[in-house]
Amino acid sequence: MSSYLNELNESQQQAVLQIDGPVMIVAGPGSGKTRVLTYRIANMIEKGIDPFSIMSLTFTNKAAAEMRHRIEKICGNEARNIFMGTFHSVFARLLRIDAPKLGYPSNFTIYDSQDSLSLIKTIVKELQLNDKTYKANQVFSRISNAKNALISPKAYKLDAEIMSEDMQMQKPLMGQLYEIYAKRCFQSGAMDFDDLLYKTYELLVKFPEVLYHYQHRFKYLMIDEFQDTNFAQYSIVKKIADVYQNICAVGDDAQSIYAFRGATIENILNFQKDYPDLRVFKLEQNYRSTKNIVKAANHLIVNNKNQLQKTIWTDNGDGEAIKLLKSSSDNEEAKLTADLIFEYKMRHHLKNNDFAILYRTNAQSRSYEEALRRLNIPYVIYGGMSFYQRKEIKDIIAYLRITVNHNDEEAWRRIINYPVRGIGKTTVERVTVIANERETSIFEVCENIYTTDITGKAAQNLMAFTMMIKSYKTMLDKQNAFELATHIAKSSGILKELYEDKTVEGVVRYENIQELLNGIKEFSEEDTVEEGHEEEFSVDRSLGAYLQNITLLTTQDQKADNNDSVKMMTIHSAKGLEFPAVFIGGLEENLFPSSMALYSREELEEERRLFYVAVTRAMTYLTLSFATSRYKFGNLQYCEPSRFLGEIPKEILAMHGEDKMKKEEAMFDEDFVAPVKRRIVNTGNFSASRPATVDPNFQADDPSKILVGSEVAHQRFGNGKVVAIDGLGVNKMATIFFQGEGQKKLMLKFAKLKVLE
DNA sequence: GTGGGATCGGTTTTT
DNA sequence: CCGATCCCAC
Repeated sequence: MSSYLNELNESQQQAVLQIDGPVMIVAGPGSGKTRVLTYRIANMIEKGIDPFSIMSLTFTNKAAAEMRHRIEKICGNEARNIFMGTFHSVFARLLRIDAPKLGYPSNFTIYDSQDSLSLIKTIVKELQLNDKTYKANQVFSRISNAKNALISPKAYKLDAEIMSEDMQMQKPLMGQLYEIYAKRCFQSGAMDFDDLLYKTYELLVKFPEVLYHYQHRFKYLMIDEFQDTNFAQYSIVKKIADVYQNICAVGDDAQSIYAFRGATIENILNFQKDYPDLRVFKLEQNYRSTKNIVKAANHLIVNNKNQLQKTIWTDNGDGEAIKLLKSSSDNEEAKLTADLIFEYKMRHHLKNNDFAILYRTNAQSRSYEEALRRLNIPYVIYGGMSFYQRKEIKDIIAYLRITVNHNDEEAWRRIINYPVRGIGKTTVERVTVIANERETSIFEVCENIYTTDITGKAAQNLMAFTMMIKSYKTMLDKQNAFELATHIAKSSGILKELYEDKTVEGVVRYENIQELLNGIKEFSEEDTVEEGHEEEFSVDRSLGAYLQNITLLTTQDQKADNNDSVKMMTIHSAKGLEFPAVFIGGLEENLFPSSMALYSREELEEERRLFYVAVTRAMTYLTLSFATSRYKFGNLQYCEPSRFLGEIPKEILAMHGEDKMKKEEAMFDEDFVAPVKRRIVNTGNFSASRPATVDPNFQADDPSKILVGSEVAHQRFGNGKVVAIDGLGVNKMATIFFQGEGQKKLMLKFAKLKVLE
């Protein structure tokens, strides 16, 4: 018996030792799940199971790498042969081998959501449909849902229920759009995120020999975060596990937070039905958090009707009370949070690394950034706009993509006239029409431009572009990806353009491109030799592999910096992580729980699970905060505290900064009265077409003296006095602060302003 | 076809 | 507030 078993409690041990047959491990937050998974695999290998036959699906690629590393320490480098990664990256690897069977090139492009949305917009436009009835986002999510439910375009159009739904929504052509979208992706040699699942399933169904191969190769399957798998994902693993039935699902229904992308708790119920002799292990002891934190979490989650029976408990001490931070605005919230971090660092000897700030929406990071910067506290933001989504990066990537896969339509569109090469909208439209008629890719049409009625300058330019891409391809075969990328950056003129741009943003963009090039270099130079008998999936250092890799990075895979810094991220991104001190911000009704999630009990319960996840990230110190008003889309709005706060028992809550709150009134003014530099001169109805005119030379000593001159404005806003005008500039949107009478202070964005010359 | 200004619209979470 | 898109003058 291996020594590491001593480190485990009884139920953990049982879960580790149960190797064969269907297993479900219900693992509460902080219950040592990763440890169990790691030891379980290590134990399997020690018992003589070939690592080569184990497939382990994790939630992030980083988690996979870490787990592999830990197993390696126990079992040696055999562990390299375990097939590990996220659903998407694992299936992308399978598809790279067998995509040709489905008519895709093996170096298929992976469309990210931006690509998908842009393609949908193009299609809607081509069909001359109203883009308000067929909003790209909605169409996309409808298609995405269909794919996640493994419904083909054909089946979609034949499904009476779906069709009647679409009719009811006044969107009868949804099926058409799905069909065309799928076709266009196919012609482009591209798969979107959902295709990676959908097409894998298709592959296994259509090619029994492929299914047979994987069924016998992967005799052992493990799925982490099972509560967040969707129907397609579950269907695939079920198929692969069908022969040996050695399938182990690990998850926690209380932490299911991805229903919006098709994850369903049904999977857990189905799992029990599909495998009647299932062994279930419950890990209920929490090793992570203080009693108070566990108590708070339990009090929250009991409000959900929809859940499996289990009780999370801990042997840890009570710990401190949970702090409740009330502020008057999001900026103040951030400021108090930063102050508190500073204080904690002093008093409890914590490092920046020990802190996490969690929030519901990415937009909330802004105020925290400012506040932390002011106190010189280093921070890292995970998620949000990622490096690879920046314009300059996407541009270069588009060149690389089209070099690898000429048919990539979205890449083509992106760069066909960037930098400007005299190919305008009309030409693009004409080529697209021809490609659609011929049911082929745009690139192919351009290659044979002489067979079309496009002539003259336009044809020449298209041809030149096509030849250029082809020359890149030849180059790629002779040189490596880094050299090609560098060549592209230079020869396309993008690098030069940015180099000459000496504005701050220009310099940043230039640096970003350098960083991208370095990244490519690193990737292509990593050792390509891997030990073991894994020829089939030998490590691929090609440009195609690189491109697929970067689109499948999860937010947690984001390059970790070695610096000691506070981590900021959405709660979704915080899954699986833990921190000594956690701050959860923006606990306001309509923000958290989100106003978008109040239509059904199910949605509200998912929000509550999200809060549950957030709370259980904390080990020792937990601070919850809300603001009584918040900037939303430029407006300052009054906010009610989140209903979730009321679900936490009062006796473990401590108000923070009582005395500070007494000054709230004063702080509010201080915070919001911006220096008034300009005076509104004209009167009348200020609107976009009739901007208010301001005197640029005006210097006010008493801001409250400035009145809105117009009667219309008075009617609209009451007899309020303007206390501040912020953000003035020629033709710039301005924000005007009113001080109402007997009302809450209110800020309104209301007019354009023009500076008097 | 290009570039800039004006206008509009979207704002949850992610692979 | 920010980005996409529309519209217009060159």
